[in-house]
Amino acid sequence: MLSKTCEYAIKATLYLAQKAHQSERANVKTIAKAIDSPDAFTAKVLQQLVKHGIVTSVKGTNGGFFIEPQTLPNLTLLQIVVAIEGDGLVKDCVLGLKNCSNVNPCPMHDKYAPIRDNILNMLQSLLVNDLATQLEQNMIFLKSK
Amino acid sequence: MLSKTCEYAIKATLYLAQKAHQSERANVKTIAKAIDSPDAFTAKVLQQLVKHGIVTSVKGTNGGFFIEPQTLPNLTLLQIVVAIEGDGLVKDCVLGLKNCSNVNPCPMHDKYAPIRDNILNMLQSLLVNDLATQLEQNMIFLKSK
DNA sequence: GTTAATTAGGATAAAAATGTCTTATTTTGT
DNA sequence: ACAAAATAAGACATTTTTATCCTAATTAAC
Repeated sequence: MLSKTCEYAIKATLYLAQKAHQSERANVKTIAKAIDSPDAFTAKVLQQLVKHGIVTSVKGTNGGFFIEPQTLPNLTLLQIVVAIEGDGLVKDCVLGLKNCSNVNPCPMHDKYAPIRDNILNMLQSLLVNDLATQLEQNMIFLKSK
Repeated sequence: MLSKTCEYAIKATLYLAQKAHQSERANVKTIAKAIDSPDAFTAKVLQQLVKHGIVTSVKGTNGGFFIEPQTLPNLTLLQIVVAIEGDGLVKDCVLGLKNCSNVNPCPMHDKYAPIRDNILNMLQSLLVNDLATQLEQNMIFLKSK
């Protein structure tokens, strides 16, 4: 469903959103530990998030990553997913047909199209900021115990 | 969403289901052309379908693949998907948490769990036999024009 | 029987995804 | 200034997925 890269991107962003509520930043090692991901690979994922303007980085001692206060309020999971793997998940035919549509449907189109819409809706409606709050309240979790 | 292997497996099975309506079989080359997939790789996918009892093969001149009349009526897309890639798509946490559940949810669980159920439902409800009929009526298609 | 057509299976190859390591650059703290 | 801590970037390595090729085995047609 989602690539590992995308899983890490979402988790890292949510972790940083939590930190943002306390106006804190975090470095790669801390993030990787918090989301149970490999350090070096997580660093690469964070680089991608920086390039897409989802997180910001600071070099040097006490450096790290953080989310700008102005980006946080409207940041959705959809923006993260699209930044990492494009919009294929919410647009492409589930059987890979180039021209699949209502008038030219693949065998799964009729039943899958609404599900794809649900996925888009879910990703649009999941606000990073809200999820960060739920994380703080231990209502949701970023890794297995 | 689905692997290429799984896409080919579904399309090949549907093509053979269509053939089954005429009590015909088809060889790799014919199938690959019909579903717009690479010959050699399609052969491997068909081998997997044979091993899982979804299709049957006949060697030698005029050999090929076909679906047994007794398997066709109740064959669903779910059986094909599970045979090829296991039940991860309809069971696993979308963020890869080992113990994600209602009491221990990942950040996407609440909104994703129903979608995952919808996917399971869709796959269970899509009968290969029905789709074959729709293919014959040109209501649905296995490849782009 | 011999030949041709076909699947089975194994080896190999190429591409993509995942992951690691090393060096350069930047920044802070001393 | 210097050392330490951190990200950036590129090279490299591993694993998985996707794809190809070759040989063996089997079957039908002649």
